[in-house]
Amino acid sequence: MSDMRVTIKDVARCAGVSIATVSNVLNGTGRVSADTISLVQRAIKALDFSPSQAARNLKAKKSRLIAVIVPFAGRGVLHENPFYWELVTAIEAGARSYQLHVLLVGAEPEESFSFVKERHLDGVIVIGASEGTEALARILQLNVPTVFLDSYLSDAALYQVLVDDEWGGCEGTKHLIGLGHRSIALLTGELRPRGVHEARYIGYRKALDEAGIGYRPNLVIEAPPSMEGGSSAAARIAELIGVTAVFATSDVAAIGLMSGLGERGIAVPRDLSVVGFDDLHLGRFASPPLTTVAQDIGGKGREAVRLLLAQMENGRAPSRLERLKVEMKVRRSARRLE
Amino acid sequence: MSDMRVTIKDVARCAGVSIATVSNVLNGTGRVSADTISLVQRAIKALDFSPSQAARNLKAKKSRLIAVIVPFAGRGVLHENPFYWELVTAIEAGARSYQLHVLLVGAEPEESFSFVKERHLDGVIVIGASEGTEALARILQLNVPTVFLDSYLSDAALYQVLVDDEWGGCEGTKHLIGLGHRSIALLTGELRPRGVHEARYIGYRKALDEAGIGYRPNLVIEAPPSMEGGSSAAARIAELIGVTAVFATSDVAAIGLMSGLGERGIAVPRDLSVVGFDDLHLGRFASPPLTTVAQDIGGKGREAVRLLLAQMENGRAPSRLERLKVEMKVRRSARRLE
DNA sequence: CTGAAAGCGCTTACAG
DNA sequence: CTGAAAGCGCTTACAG
Repeated sequence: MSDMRVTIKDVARCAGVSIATVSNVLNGTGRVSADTISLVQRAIKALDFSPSQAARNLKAKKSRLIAVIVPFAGRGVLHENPFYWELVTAIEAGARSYQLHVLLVGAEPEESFSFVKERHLDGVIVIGASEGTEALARILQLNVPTVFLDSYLSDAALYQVLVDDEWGGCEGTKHLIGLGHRSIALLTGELRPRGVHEARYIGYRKALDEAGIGYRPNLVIEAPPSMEGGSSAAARIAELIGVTAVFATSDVAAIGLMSGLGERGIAVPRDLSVVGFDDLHLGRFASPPLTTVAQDIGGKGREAVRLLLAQMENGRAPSRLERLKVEMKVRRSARRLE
Repeated sequence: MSDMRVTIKDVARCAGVSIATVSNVLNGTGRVSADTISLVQRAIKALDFSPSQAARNLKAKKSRLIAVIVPFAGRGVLHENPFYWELVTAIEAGARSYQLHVLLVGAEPEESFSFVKERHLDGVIVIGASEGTEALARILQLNVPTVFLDSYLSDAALYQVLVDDEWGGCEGTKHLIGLGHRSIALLTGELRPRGVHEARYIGYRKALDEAGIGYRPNLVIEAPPSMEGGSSAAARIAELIGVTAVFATSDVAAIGLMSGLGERGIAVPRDLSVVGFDDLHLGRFASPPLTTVAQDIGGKGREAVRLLLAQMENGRAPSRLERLKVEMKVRRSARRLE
């Protein structure tokens, strides 16, 4: 148990120089002769020295650490939603390419976020914050570079990346209309004001409008955006008479729905067409493969990191609001109505 | 931009005491009069002070930080495998309940792991390390509390948690045999010596043996443990004449396989029975719902945290090797052969 | 080009 | 019960 850490002092002693000099070669600062440099570097190698981040942080008041805060919205919605994993791994990979480490934090409602200050985090990426919540207020008070994902915050000073949810909602619905469907149900997460699902819902209504199809509130089914949610909504959807298609505002719900439908002997797309939203990797392997409004989840994560870095380095970024494009991915869960 | 951090000095000044006293009330150490305590606490509140972890770490040489290191085994295998998300979120939740934060690290092959020392990590949880690799050697050198998940390392001094893969491989196969299948293919990840897939493969052979069914190497199909892997193996599986069932050593492969089979008009379980391994949440929503050998992924994550803590606190744990049970979860992807 | 010294924000003996 | 001081391992002016 070599519990003694090798410190800069040891390196200095070993190389026969001062710790200031070691520090200078470590950071490439100051002027150091080539001979001294190689001397010090040899000592570093020999002792297998690596500088203490804790000490550096204390001086620099930086940590090369960011947090990604994922909503702890009940177990079902988080742990079992592959969407977050695709997003989080993209953020991690992006951060790593900038020598940033990422803290994964599942935020419970009562989280104080004091760790952000305590650990001197360089920034935080927040997924799915809701306007007007306590938690959001606490985050804003932190006064640290922050990027919000899928959050729809009205404050224009905030950095946000989101996708064109309304447009996507419209496209997804239009796709079904284009296939001849006129009676289209919407399977959506809770329609919170200014939430992601609401935006997609608005797109849905818009498409209906443009096509001259009357909006029927009873075709809108709210269910948690999860496989369970979709699955247990199948019963309600099945009861909707005359409906030939369902637009789900998330792939997880769509996949759950197809499963629930399958249980009841309703075949997709034969009996009912289904379109999802998100383009989870998994959708390609559903039966049938899921037609969906695709967003670039990985790109979203990378964009968040880029925006965060812009703030960390310049204090600002050219644009504070990045709205990523979405596009239809036609697979086989929606069919043309004869 | 109140960029000035509030420090213990500010609190001391505000409360009219020394910083040592503030520190003492912060940590509940030493003897402090009740009056002083409330004085200090008021100052802390008033200034919204929270102590710098960086400074504490420097003194304590601890960080209340652990890393979970996920294998960067090519994009496909990591980012798109829901298994890791279920595991990682369980680890995060477990860690959080002990006031530990978790660093998520996607390990590239050339990772030096120097960050573990640099950040004074209290411990690391490593998923899927392989015996004899460079990376493993570097991790072992770190000399920091470590728990290996799904790693099958022969060194008995190492802390590991894994599931009874061999037994599970046997059970899954027996389940199919019990349903009347005699010609059972195995869809497996690369059969590395002492790897998870090999263990499950050994179980498969054992079940065959016990049932007096001859082992046929050509029924063993290797493919990456991913949905793609499973899907593209469908062609090879379809060519296997006389085969009535497939045992896949991972749910992702099983789901991919069912998808690929679907593309070719082969219905599960009518034409072919499929059994998976892992019990991903997602399997419940496959079409048909996946019969599988279930492991408690969340329990595995929590157990890893528990073992890590035992090391951190006592330097040892009662047992170094936790082998979790698995059990058959019968759903509808495997049918009885008439 | 190199080093002595101060300081980052804490904790911890040690006096008093 | 309370405080002065040393020290954790670095970086950063500042002398020389």
